[in-house]
Amino acid sequence: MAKKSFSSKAYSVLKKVPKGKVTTYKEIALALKTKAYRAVGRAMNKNKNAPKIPCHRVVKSNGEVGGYILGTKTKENLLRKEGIKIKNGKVSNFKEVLFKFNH
DNA sequence: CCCTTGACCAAAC
DNA sequence: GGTTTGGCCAAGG
Repeated sequence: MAKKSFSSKAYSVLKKVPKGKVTTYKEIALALKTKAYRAVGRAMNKNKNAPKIPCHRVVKSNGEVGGYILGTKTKENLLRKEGIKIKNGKVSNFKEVLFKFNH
């Protein structure tokens, strides 16, 4: 499958994140060898591939849940079901569930 | 091609 | 520790 655009690459990397783990927009950008933190999030919002891509496993670098096309509330709910603790809109065990790629 | 916007980030105040 | 500022990259108008 040939990659088409930046967004497609971002999705591919995101799909590598195992269940019960989360990653950050920054980690994805770094995995793509770029610093387009913003472009990663923008791709999600524009393409709204929520049912196709586990974009609910992507949080901000400071541990906040961030945003979600279907609503942050939905995002938190999904994360909790995967064993991730959410507290006051932030991931409690952020570092413990944070998945890093092979940079 | 120029300008704006965005589910961001890190440093500075 | 919350807010402001500048920077970063990509896509749309």
